[in-house]
Amino acid sequence: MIAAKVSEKSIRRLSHYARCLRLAKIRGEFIMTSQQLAATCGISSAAVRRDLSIYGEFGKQGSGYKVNDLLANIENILGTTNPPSVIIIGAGSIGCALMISGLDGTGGYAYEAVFDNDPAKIGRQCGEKQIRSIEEIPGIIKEKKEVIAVIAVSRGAGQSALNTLVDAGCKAVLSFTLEPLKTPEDVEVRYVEVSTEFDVLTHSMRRKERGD
Amino acid sequence: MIAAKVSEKSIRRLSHYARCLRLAKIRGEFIMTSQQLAATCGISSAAVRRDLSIYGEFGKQGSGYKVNDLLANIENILGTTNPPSVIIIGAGSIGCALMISGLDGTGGYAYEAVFDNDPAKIGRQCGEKQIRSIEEIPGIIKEKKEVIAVIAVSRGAGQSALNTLVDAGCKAVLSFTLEPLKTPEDVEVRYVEVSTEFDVLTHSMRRKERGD
DNA sequence: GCGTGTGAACCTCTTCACAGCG
DNA sequence: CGCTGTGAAGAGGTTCACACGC
Repeated sequence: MIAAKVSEKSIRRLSHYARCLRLAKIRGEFIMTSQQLAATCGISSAAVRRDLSIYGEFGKQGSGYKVNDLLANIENILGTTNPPSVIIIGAGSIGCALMISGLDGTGGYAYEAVFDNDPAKIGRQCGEKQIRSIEEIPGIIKEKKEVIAVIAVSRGAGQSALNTLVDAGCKAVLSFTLEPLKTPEDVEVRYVEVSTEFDVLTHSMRRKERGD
Repeated sequence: MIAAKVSEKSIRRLSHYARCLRLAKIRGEFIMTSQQLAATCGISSAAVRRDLSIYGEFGKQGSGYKVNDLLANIENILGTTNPPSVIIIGAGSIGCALMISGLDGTGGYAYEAVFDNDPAKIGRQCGEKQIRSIEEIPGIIKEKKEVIAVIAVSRGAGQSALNTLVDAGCKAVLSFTLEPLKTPEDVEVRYVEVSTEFDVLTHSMRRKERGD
């Protein structure tokens, strides 16, 4: 495999392909074409082939892609063959909801632990795990080595949660906070911003109303 | 205001600007420069000016942008001066977590109602509202006219939830499901895909490890 | 014939750099 | 002088269309 130019959009699409392929595997399909993959993901077949050809030649002309092989290759590209552990910071409504809904069938991820700074919450059950003190965060990060942390703390506490994680050596964070977080170069932070999604939806809805 | 070419990325940034401006307003600031706005949002000042200049000339050379005016203009562009109502379909862990955490300070949105198809749940409290039957969805959409629906149902139930919404005239949907939903042209659907975010994070973490 | 992989054209977004106004 | 607004250049991503292999 040759490392090549990456685009986040392409990576995101690979994630979608992987999801489709897992479903196809469950359905017992052995072969998929770029056409089928494209239809399921709602894009063009050329885009699918382009995305895949960046990393190698995984298909066979005239037939398509072997489901198992392609899935293995994509997981290798993404690095999700051995997915990192996921921990949640903040046992509020969002944090607990994530713990409860779990991550089955989404590529091998699992929520390893959930932390909170409220002493009253520590020890309480949250999904299948007990809530632990934030003081235990450095320990678990050192133990698991590679960890994705989800920040689901209440407003204003995001930056301090991030600092704790960064100091403990965490390199990947998904934040549900709305504050933009100050982050070192070598730590990747992504955001889930529901209210921005609402803004985008509102904009496009209003736009369509008055005829594009 | 002149309607112009839109790019989703630009709209998303406008949403961030609006968020920064609301905070600045609360802090009592009257003027902001593209420089300051850019620093807060983590992008370049040229990008900020470009985004704004697509829709008009909101600033004053030599000084910057009036916080109040710019915010009003951006909200006008986004259409969030009078934000649509938001309803939630699915009173599971995610749906309830959203209801409980609310949407204060995010631009005037509010969760209007939450629906579930489980008779045992109907009438139960969920945040500040009682869970209602999905049969009431068409009624509320007709009543509110413009509605953003959040789909937070359990796996496999996404498409049927979407169909109900579309039939009732809903034009904007934010889905937490992983299934790609079949949607008519005139209905905008966006997705929150936590597991795809994990894939993107894993990829970039692994990439950085072996030195870009 | 069918479907992949890819050069080339196309298009869109970003960045630069500066004219022009307050 | 400082900061906006924008033409022009550059970079990046997408689509087209076809050669090639099965």
